[in-house]
Amino acid sequence: MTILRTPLADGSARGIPDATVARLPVYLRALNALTEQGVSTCSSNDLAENAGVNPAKLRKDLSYLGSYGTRGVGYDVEYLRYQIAREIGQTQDWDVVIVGVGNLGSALSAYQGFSTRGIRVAALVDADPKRVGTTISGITVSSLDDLPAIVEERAISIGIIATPGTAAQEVADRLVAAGVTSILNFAPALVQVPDGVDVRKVDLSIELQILAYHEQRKAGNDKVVGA
Amino acid sequence: MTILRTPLADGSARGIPDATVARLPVYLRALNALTEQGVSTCSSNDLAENAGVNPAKLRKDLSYLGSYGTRGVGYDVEYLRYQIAREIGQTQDWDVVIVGVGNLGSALSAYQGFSTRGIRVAALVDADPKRVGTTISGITVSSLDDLPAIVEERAISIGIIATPGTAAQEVADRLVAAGVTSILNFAPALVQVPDGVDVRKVDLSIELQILAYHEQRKAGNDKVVGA
DNA sequence: CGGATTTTGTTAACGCGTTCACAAACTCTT
DNA sequence: AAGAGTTTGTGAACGCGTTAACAAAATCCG
Ligand SMILES: NC(=O)c1ccc[n+]([C@@H]2O[C@H](COP(=O)([O-])OP(=O)(O)OC[C@H]3O[C@@H](n4cnc5c(N)ncnc54)[C@H](O)[C@@H]3O)[C@@H](O)[C@H]2O)c1
Ligand SMILES: NC(=O)c1ccc[n+]([C@@H]2O[C@H](COP(=O)([O-])OP(=O)(O)OC[C@H]3O[C@@H](n4cnc5c(N)ncnc54)[C@H](O)[C@@H]3O)[C@@H](O)[C@H]2O)c1
Repeated sequence: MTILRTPLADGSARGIPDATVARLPVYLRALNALTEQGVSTCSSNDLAENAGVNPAKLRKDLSYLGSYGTRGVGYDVEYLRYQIAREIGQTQDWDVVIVGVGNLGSALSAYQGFSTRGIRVAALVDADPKRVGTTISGITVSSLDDLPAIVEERAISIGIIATPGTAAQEVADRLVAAGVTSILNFAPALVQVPDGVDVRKVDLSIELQILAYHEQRKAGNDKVVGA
Repeated sequence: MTILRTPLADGSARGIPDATVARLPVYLRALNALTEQGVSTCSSNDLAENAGVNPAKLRKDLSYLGSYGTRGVGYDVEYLRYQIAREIGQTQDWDVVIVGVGNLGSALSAYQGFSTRGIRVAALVDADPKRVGTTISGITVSSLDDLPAIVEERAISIGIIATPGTAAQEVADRLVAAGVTSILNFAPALVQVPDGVDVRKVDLSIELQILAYHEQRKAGNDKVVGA
């Protein structure tokens, strides 16, 4: 009974696959683009093309959320947009703290694109006394010691590490101690965190190294497969 | 005959799985760390721990490259480091061009960490006349019109898009026309490229949105599905 | 030398994600 | 109202990546 819209009968955790979660923001952006074009209804083909994915994959992904389309018709753009936004928590804004406001941290602080995705840079923290107290993109840089107070006061659950790799583990420890339970790590270092804390790592060097690998393979195409 | 070290008997393309390619740079860094610690030999367990992966996965990955370990002993750190570096093309430096030197492009230009990974930022390009001619991190910013000459002269095969999303497709077209065959795209936009050109996309907003999704799930554990 | 020990390289099972293909459900037309 | 046309939602097949398990190969030691 009371099976409102939970795929799982027991009503508890209905896990959406990681791969799907990673694509939902892409669909959201595609839906926004359609709205701007004045489109109010779309088929899975339309949306899939805008999002750059296979239509079957799109429908499969959406099926994890529920059944928000109409057979023979398609999806109501605005309705679907809202449902996805609700599912991934974009009906509210998420405050994040950036630790380390060097080159990368400053660029992230200045980025306007986060706000339309439900992300708000709420605080900046740095260990360098010369940076503490300065203002970057309208936010005053705080000391690392103030981290617990900041996290508590603004109810921050997401932290970004943009310090050198050598400081990454210490910063992660302090973030966790302060109450942060999700971390985006830009430093080229492995960080250990307790259970219940999520860590995602972005390594821009590796992205380029992967491209370089493929370039090397392309360059080696002078190989003739003949006998 | 002459089966020197190619797993495939016919000696032609031996494809290393994408997932493995993406981890090879991680192993490389772990090996460098071990070298700095004065370690000259290590087991798959040691290395796997340093790299943050399952030992079985590590051995499986390395097996795609060849058989560079010694049973009962382990791997020679320096030898394995060289073999991986050669495999992913890190015995040479790869010149890259960054298009769009705003906040993010400037941060990337200033990053010292690329050089130790075989990546060299060789040129900066921007469409804004006010930026062209200025010097960022020791490199003079060129005009978009000079892209073909730059790519040709420096034999650049990798380009980075750090422009607004609206310009991404046009920049990609120009990069490809200039001869670039690998693109790292930071703009939140889909870019279409011809066959033979690789594109990787880094979307920092999505990384944060994924974390926000999991945060919401953690927070939403008080959900009662009752009637 | 031979057996115990260590550790690799590889095979096989498993799980997750992608894709196909189609019945179910809706609209439109006559 | 019935049949033709659309499009969704999903079951099933497939492929890729991960993990466990083990035989093969090396060292160590008595
Ligand atoms: N800049 C890039 O484009 C780029 C690219 C790839 C990776 N990264 C990585 O991102 C991280 C930041 O890069 P960056 O170029 O901005 O470096 P940066 O040196 O410009 O800035 C680092 C900042 O961290 C601060 N810091 C140092 N230790 C700290 C600590 N314990 N607590 C708080 N703050 C501390 C420093 O004061 C400084 O402001 C590095 O790990 C780098 O490897 C950067
Ligand atoms: N800054 C960040 O932290 C951040 C985070 C996530 C994503 N991004 C994305 O990265 C890209 C760059 O971000 P940013 O903050 O550096 O933007 P920015 O506005 O600071 O810089 C953009 C630069 O691109 C140049 N440009 C514009 N059109 C161009 C064209 N056709 N050819 C060449 N250059 C052109 C501009 O002159 C400017 O210098 C954007 O797509 C943004 O969405 C940035």
